[in-house]
Amino acid sequence: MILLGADYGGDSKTKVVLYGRGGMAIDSDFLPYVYLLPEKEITQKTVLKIGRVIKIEEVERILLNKPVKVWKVYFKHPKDVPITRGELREFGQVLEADIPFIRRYMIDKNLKPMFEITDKGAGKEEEFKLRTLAFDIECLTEEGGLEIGKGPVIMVSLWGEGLQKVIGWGSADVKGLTLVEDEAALIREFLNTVRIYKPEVIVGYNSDGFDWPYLKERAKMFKIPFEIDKKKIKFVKKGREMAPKIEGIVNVDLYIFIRNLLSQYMKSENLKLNTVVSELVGEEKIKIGGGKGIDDAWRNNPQLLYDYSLQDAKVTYLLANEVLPMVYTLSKLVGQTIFDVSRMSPGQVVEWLLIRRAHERGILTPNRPGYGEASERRSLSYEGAFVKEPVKGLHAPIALCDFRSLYPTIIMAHNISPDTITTKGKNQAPSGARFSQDVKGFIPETLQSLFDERMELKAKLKKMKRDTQEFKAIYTQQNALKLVLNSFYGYLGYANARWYNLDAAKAITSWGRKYIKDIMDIADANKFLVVYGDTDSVMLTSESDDFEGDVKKFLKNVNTELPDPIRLELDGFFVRGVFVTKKRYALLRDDGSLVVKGLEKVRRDWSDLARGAQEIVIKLVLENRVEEAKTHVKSLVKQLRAKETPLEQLVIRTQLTKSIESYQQMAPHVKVAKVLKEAGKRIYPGMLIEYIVTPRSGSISERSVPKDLAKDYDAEYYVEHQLLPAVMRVLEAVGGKEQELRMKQTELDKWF
DNA sequence: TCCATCCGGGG
DNA sequence: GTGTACGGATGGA
Repeated sequence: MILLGADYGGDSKTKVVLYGRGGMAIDSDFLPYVYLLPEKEITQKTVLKIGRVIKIEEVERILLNKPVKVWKVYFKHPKDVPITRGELREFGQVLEADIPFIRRYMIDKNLKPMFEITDKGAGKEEEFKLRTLAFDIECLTEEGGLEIGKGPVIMVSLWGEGLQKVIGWGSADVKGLTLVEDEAALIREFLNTVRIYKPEVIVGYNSDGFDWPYLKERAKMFKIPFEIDKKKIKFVKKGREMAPKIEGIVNVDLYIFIRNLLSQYMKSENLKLNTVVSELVGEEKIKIGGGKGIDDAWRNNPQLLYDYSLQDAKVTYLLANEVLPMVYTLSKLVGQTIFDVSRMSPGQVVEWLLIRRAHERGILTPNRPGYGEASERRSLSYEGAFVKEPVKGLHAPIALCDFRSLYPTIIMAHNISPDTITTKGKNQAPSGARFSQDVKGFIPETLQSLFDERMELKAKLKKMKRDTQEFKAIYTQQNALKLVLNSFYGYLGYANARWYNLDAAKAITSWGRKYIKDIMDIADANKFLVVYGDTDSVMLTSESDDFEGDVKKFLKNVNTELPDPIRLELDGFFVRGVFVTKKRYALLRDDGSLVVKGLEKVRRDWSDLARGAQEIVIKLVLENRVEEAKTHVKSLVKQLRAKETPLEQLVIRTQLTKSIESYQQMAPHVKVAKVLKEAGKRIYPGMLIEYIVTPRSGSISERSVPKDLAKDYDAEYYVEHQLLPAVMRVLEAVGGKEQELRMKQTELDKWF
C-alpha cells in the first residue's frame, strides 16, 4: 500500500487508520508515550502508581547536547496523556507530551506519504499521479453576504479526469446541467458524486474556509448526514481555522497552501483565484461581476452561471496540477501527512522536519512554549538586517548582486545552533555570542544535509533536458528544499518554536550585517556607487564603460575572501531604477518588465483613484517621464477640487465584522452602517460597507456617507489622505514636492 | 505613540 | 485532537 493519509479513532484503545493507494490498514498496537526526566529519589514504582500508566522503560537520549537517562512512560490511549501530564510533572520534567498521536506514529514507524508501507517503515517511493477532484460551489449572497450558510447553494461544479459536472436546481434549460429538484437534492448529489468518483485527493480554493463549512451548514439545515461513504466529514481545528477531514480522501485547500508557503515566491499582488491562476497556470477566469452578478445570472442567465461555475472548478483543477507536486514533495521531506503539511506555515514545516530528525538521532524534542513564554518572546525584539538608506532618485544602469542563501550559509559557516552555544573560542558573532566549532550542531547539521542535497539536485538539473517529467520533479524537489532552507533562520526567532533561540537568531543577523556592510565597503573602494542594499543584496551603479565587466571582476574578488559556503552572486542588470526610501523602489529591465517593491497598495480600503494614480506614476517615472507624471497628478488634484472625479472612484470599502452595538470605537464604516440601519436597511456582520467621505464638519467618521447616498465628496480628504500619500512615495524620490502637487487654492490658477 | 480593529480568501 | 497558531496596516484617542 502506498501511504496517503492517516487518522486515528477508537475510544478505549488506540486505533491508527492508514489509507492510500491499495486500500486501508489498521494498527491497534502502537502505544502512546511521553518521556519523563525523573528527579533523583523517584522510583518507577511510584510513577506506575498513577492510573493509566501501563509501563515504563529506561532509555538513553540526548537533552540539548548532553546524554541523559530518561523514562519512556507508556499509556493505553492518547487521551491519557493530557489527563496524566500534570501529575507526571510532579516527578520531573515531562517531554514530548505535546506531539499529536498520528504525527508521533508517522515518525516512530518511519512512514512517509507517497512511499510504500513496509515493516521497516517507508519502502519504495512511488511516482504516480493521484486521482484528483476539484470542486467549487456557488450560492446566493444578496441576503446574507458571504456569511457561511446564509443564502442557498445553487450550483456545485466538479472537475476531474473523466468528470466534468455541474449540479444545479431552479434553473432549467442549460445544456449539460445535472438538474435536481432543490437545494437538498443538490447537496446529496454532490456527496454522492464524490463517493462514486472515489478521488484520492479533493481540492478547492479557500474550501476550508468557505465551500466545506458552507455545505456543512446547509446540510445541517436539511438534516442531510454530512458524510461520504458513511464517513463523517470532521472539522478539525488548525489554530484559528478549521480544516475538514474525510477519512480515506486527502483534502487540500490550495489557497491555504499558497498563502502559507508559496506566496512569498510569487508576483501576484493578491491571492484571489483569478490572480493566482493567471500567474501559475496562465488561464483567465470568466468574469461575472461580483456577488450581485451571481444572483442576477441565476435568475436571468443560467447558462452564464453554468459556464462560470464549471470554469472555476476547471481552473482549480489546473491549479492543483501545478501546485500539488510541491505539496507532495514537501510532505515527503517533512514526513507528515499531505493533509497536515499542506496546511503548515514555514515555521511548522521546519519544526516537524526537525522533530523527525531529532527522533532519528535520539535527541529529545523541546516542549512548545506556553502562552506566557511565547508572548514574552514576542515582546523581545532584536536588531535585524542592515538596510542602507538609498541614494534617492533615478539611477542607470543598475547591477543587483546578492548572497546565495545568506542566512542558511551563515548558520553553516559559523555552526550556529542552540546546542553549540559556548563561552569560549574564536567563533564569535558581532552580537557577542560564541559557538563551538568542535561538533556540528543539530541545526547546522540538518541544514547542511538539505543544502548538499539541493546542490546535487541543481547539478543534476544542469545536465538534464528541460520540459521532461523528470526535470519537473527534480526542479520541484530543489524548490521545496530552498523553501525549507530559507525558513530556518526565521524559525530560530519564531516565538512559538520549540528550538527557539534568541542568541542564535541575533548572531545570524549580526553576521549578516557584517557581511553586507563589508561588501558595500569593498564596492565603494572599487569605484562603484552603492545605490541601495537590503539584508543580502546590493545594487550598484557606475559610469564605467565596461560596467558589466567590472561587476563580474568585483564578484570574483570578494568571493575568494568569504568563508565557505557564503557566496555573493549576480542577480542581474537593470536599465534604470527609481529609489524612494528603504524597501521602496522600482526597477526596469531591458525587456520592459518592472520589479516594484513596497509601493503597491492593494487593500480594498484604498479608493480606485489612489490605486490607479500610483500605477501610472510608477510607469512614467521609470520611463524618465517625471514631468508628465507630475502633470498627471496635478490634473487629478484639479479634477478632485473641481468636483469632477466620478464618485465610483472614491468609494472606500470596509467590512463590518460584528454587530454595530459591539463596537467600542466609532470607525467610519461603523458610523455608515448605523446610518444605513436607521434608513431601514438590513445590516449584518460580514457585510461590506461602501462609503464616501463628504465635506461638512467633524471627524472622518461623522463625514462618511453610504456610497449610494453621497452626492458630494470632500476633495481635500481625497487629495490629502488618498491621492497624495499614494503617489508621493514615488514622486518625492525624483524631486516632486508635496506642496507643489497639492496646489493650494491660491496657486491653482497659476497652474491651470 | 498606543490601542482597537481590519485585512486576507470565498459568493 | 498527546498543540491553540499571523502579521501588517490604519484610524482614533
